Amino acid sequence: METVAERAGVSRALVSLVMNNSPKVSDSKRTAVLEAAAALGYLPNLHARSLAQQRTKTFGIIINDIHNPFFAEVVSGIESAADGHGFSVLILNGGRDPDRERRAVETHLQFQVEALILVGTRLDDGALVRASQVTPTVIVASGSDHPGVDTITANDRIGAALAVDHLVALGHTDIVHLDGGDNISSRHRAGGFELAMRAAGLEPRVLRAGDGEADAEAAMAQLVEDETVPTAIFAFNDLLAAGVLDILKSAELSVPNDVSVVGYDNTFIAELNHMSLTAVDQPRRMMGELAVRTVLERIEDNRTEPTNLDLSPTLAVRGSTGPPKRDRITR
Amino acid sequence: METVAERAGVSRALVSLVMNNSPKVSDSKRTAVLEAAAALGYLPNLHARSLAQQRTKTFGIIINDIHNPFFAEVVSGIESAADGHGFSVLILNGGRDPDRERRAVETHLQFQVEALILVGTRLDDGALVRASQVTPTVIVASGSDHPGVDTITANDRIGAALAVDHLVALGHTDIVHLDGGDNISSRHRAGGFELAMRAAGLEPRVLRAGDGEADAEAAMAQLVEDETVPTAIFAFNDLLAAGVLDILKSAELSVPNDVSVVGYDNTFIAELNHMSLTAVDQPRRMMGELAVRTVLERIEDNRTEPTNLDLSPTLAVRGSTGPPKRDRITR
DNA sequence: CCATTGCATTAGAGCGCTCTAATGAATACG
DNA sequence: CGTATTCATTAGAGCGCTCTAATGCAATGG
Repeated sequence: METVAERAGVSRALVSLVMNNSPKVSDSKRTAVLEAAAALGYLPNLHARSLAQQRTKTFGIIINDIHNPFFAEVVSGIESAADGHGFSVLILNGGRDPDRERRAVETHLQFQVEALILVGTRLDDGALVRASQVTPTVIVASGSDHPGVDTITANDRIGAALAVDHLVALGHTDIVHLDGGDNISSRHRAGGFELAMRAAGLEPRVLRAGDGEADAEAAMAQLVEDETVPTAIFAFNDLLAAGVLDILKSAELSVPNDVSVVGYDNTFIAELNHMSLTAVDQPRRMMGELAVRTVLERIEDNRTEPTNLDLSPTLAVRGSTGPPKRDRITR
Repeated sequence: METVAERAGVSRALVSLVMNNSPKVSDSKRTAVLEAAAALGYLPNLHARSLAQQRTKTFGIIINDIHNPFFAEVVSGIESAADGHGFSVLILNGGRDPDRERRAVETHLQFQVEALILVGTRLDDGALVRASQVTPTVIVASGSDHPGVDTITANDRIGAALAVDHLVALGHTDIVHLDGGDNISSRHRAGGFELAMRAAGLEPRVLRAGDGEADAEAAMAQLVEDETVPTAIFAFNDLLAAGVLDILKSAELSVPNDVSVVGYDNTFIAELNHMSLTAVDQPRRMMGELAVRTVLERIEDNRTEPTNLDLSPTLAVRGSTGPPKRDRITR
């Protein structure tokens, strides 16, 4: 900076003003400084700036699993919203590991980020509350059972109801839900499934499965063996649904003729023509954008009461669902 | 820090030593400082540290597309290797946009990262060379035609040959390659395909396609209409292969009985049972790890000559390939 | 018992920037 | 013509930390 100032024949302070494009710099000096900077390849040191300015204009994102395309889209939403408000975004990968996430929180805090956006976090409530006391913190897309911390979610119960209602409207009465094992979302979706089924006057059947393709196997094997394959299956997520599709194929049951299948998340997998999976869709980008808005309210409008935004999912109807076969309708 | 020092009854300098766990601190003072720090919730300010220390122990990653699972795994490799050497990793998303990538480079430089790792970059050579003059820079997984810049690649020609050899060994003689449109990898894979075919005494057929599922349609439509569907298809990547599978299905051609299909990248999609796609696999994690090693050589062993590591891909054989039908073997 | 060594500890400068308050020049006004 | 007003410019302190060199103190040895 010193060097740039000398070369442009001005003071350090003036260089600073130019770099922050302050309006109160004469055009002549401005171009002189800009030229000198370009000639010297000068780039301001962000650490020094942050230190002097006592702010970073930066959000810290922790993404639970960088491999998960669902999270990727949330991050896109965050990035564009942050960008629109002049904030940068630092991404740290949680790697599905609460411990690593804890370290990531610490790193972000050391970086003096102005807010923490936790996407699909697995952090325990204690850690979450602690973080939220240090800096504005918002949790995106991982349950809503964190008291006092801002959250952005898409309602799993409504999502499940969407799936059920779609199937019921098609004429299905025998619907099985394969759940996602032991996590908040899974409990909510299963709960929503049961509620919606009962509301339609139907008996819910829920089978324990998991969140991976392979988890479909055990649950499905049972159905096939017992010859209690329903006319429709609602899976915890797209991956599980992919497993279901596969097993139905090997059992020589056609989709959607013999069995309809609904997934959840509407990822990329659901979209593959080969799958053409009807799936519940969460407004991922929107969730990211709202996360930014939520923390901005804390930073700029200094809101203090916690906010819990719960959005409504939608249903993407594709080829994996259709009316049940006549001869399989029991009542 | 001041406050911590006071509370622990020591000097600021001593607190600094403790925070960097220097060995020359007495146990008594160390615990005193640690306790004070914990009680006050003190976290060192990374900006101040970086400024004073004149180093950041941080690598800047730019990932071309955060949605691409291929890149995600490379990043995992980078992260774990960096971690093993005491380096942190800052991720910026290029968003498939060269302009945004350019800004990301600048941001990283302003953050004084000690090296730049560009994963699947779309930056032009000029920008790359400029970056590499400012800080150690390595390009991972995007062609190898960048002169003077360190690169880590997996050889596309070998990959293509792997696919061809596998199909030839199964007895195929009529093999079509659907290329990936206009990019470096595509050219290399197509080139490798032609070479390997000729080496096997076969006539290569290459059709222009693209890198998305939808791109398969046009190319495949032509084959189906002309009734020149080969006994095997080698697609530029898994996504394109997914499109091929889909179209074969609607043309009522069975895989692998009527047609064998080979993909590239061995992503997640290939692994889906429903797809069960034979695919060329690039050593993604390894590529990430080698990227770290490459920049470390520049930082710590101050290497100056450029390095170009070209790894060998492997083939993951699955259900989408098999021997050709007897009656379709022409010679 | 004093000089010497070794080690834990500290004072204070400096990292690159921004910001406040002061300076100086130029314009406007009575 | 002198004073007030405005505006571009600058000096210099300070952001929170680390690092060098200096200090003080205890232990060692002749």
